Amino acid sequence: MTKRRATIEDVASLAGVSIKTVSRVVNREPNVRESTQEKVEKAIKTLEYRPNPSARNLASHRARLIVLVYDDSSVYETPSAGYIIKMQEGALRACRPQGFDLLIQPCNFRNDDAGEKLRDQLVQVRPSGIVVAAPLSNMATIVEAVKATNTPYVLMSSGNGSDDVFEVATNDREISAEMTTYLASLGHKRIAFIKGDPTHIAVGKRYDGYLDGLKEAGLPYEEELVVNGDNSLESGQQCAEQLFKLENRPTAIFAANDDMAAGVMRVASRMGISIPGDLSVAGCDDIALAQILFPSLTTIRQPLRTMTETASSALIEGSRGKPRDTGLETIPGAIQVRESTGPVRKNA
Amino acid sequence: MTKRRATIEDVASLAGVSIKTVSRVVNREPNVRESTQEKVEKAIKTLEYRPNPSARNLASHRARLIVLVYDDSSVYETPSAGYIIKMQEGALRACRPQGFDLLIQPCNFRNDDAGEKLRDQLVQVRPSGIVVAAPLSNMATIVEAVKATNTPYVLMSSGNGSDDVFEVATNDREISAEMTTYLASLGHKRIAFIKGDPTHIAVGKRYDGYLDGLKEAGLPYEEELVVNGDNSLESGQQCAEQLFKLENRPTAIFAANDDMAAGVMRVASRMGISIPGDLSVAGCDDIALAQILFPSLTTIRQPLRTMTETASSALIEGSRGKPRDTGLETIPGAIQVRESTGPVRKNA
DNA sequence: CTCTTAATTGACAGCGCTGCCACGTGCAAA
DNA sequence: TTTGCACGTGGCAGCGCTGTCAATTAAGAG
Repeated sequence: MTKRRATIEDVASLAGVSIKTVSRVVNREPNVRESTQEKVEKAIKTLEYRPNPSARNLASHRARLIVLVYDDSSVYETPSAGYIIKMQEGALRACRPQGFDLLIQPCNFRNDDAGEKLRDQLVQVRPSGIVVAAPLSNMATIVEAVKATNTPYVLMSSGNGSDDVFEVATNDREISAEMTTYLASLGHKRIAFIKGDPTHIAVGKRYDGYLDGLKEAGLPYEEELVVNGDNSLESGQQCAEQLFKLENRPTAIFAANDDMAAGVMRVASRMGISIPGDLSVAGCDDIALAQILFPSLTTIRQPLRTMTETASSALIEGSRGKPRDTGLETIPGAIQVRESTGPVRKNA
Repeated sequence: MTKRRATIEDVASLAGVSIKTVSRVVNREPNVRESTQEKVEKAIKTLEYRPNPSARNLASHRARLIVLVYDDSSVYETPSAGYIIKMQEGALRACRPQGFDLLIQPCNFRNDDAGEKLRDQLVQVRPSGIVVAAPLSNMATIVEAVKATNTPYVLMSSGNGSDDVFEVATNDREISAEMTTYLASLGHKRIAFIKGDPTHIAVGKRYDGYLDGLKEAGLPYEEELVVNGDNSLESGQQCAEQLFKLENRPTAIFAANDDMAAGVMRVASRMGISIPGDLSVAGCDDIALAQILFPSLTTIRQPLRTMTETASSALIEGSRGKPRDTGLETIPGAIQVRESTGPVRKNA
């Protein structure tokens, strides 16, 4: 039971080679004769050898570790948990096969000392790469803190696309335009838009997409159809109430995120407005909730997993010495049509 | 910028002591003169020294690492993300201040080789403790795999409460009884119950609590009012349809989890059954969705954060040499009354 | 068959820390 | 005075691996 874990030396002596050769095999280094490699691999299998990560890290001066930093909105009990889980999954998908570990680092940017704290945490951990999720990736203090650790990092959807940083984003603007034209194609002429928190850059781009879409569909921009939310469900409700007060109500509402769309649906349900009969509602993000709401929500699926996976992979490859990418990599989202949108009702 | 990280030796020479003494201070070992300690601490601060975790782990033969194993239901896009996030938070809360890292380990028990894979992962990581979340903690293959790593572990809500394992659970049965009597106190005489997946032991206990509650409230058990779900939203819908077909419909439905309760609400909404006017609905778990549904869902809040925090703390203390707890620690849940439950309607 | 070059392997010094043990000191008990 | 002992401190091996570089061998070249 308590048999000592096999070390590289055990493997070496069983295989009749030096520990260095075992190390080579384990690390897939070149210049190992095939027959030798097989011998070593057999020994590894026999002894159930697993390299000791601490020893590896110590000797090689790099931790096989990626940190995923995301907004700790837990305090607010928002449904953003789905986001986080998806991002974690993507990151794990990149890390696991490469023998990297993933450390999760929630960070509450609302605290004044968030940057400092974060830096401290990161410095202590000494990861080989840091992935910063939106919306933290839009915040100067956070990005500064990450930068200050002097560790390679990737920003998700910061929207800057600078030359010294690698960045992974999705096509918020384009896909939002597409959603708008989709609504227009259902016959909607009065399509309202609920803006989100403008500090969240990706969310901001969705508004641009909405405008693009209107133009493309040949619909006029109407000021009264655009209202300001703050990404929360509550703000979605307020915005909905505001829109429903209009003399000439919109027949479709496109919210910059699903939470706000859910808020719209709550109010509609309370007011007896039928969806999608009287009103089409579309969101953005495709959180788990979107499928559960009744009716289920038409929304935009963000490629969150792929984004963090790409980000993490880039960092891992970078830590292997491969020159790091910079600039922007865009991973397209997709529209998920569900029950909450439908053709405009032909009424009197 | 690229200045070398300070090592224990830098600190030692700056403080004018041996590295061993620095080590003592860092590890809060006894028998260090106060003046010495201060000198060392000052040096640490000056140099911004942080012990290298790899070196520590290597030398001390233990990783400052806790692994949290949970069900990877991601594939199914269920709203259980909130669960997982909460559990992660609790675990982090215990790990962080102690200088421990948290590794997350989703595990898909539906795969045949889940146990094997899990074991492999765990062996590779060599954590100092493993927290197994429900429902994985109820599954023999999973628990076996964890046990096989020969690492201290804590089960969450396995419901066994054996003497050689520490276990953290909540009072599912008692609180479910309370929910039942609460519904009865609203005047409900026909309270239906939707059972969950029986392999999830905690969920099973809720049924017992329902029975207890009926008895306590002096209500008869009626077979037709108890239906079998499988924890999924869809099954909640099916169960609801079944219940609504009854000649004498229940006036309240208590589902063994929130997903199924949400399913009930979907069907009710579709069939024009008003909640809580015609029907009270209660769930269990208090997932984020519970607050977002319209009407918001009365449910039972599980102390998930506290549970994982307790579990992780126990493991950390154990790794410090403190004799490990065994047996069961129960952390009570609480009823969250929201909009989906109300007094029974006095109708014709 | 010898020489050159490349492929393959091994020896060994650390990486930064902790565990173990030894040492020196001061003080109470013998 | 000697002994014992607790305290405070330092010395140093060694955790299991990788990096560097030297040694050995194989493969071509002439």
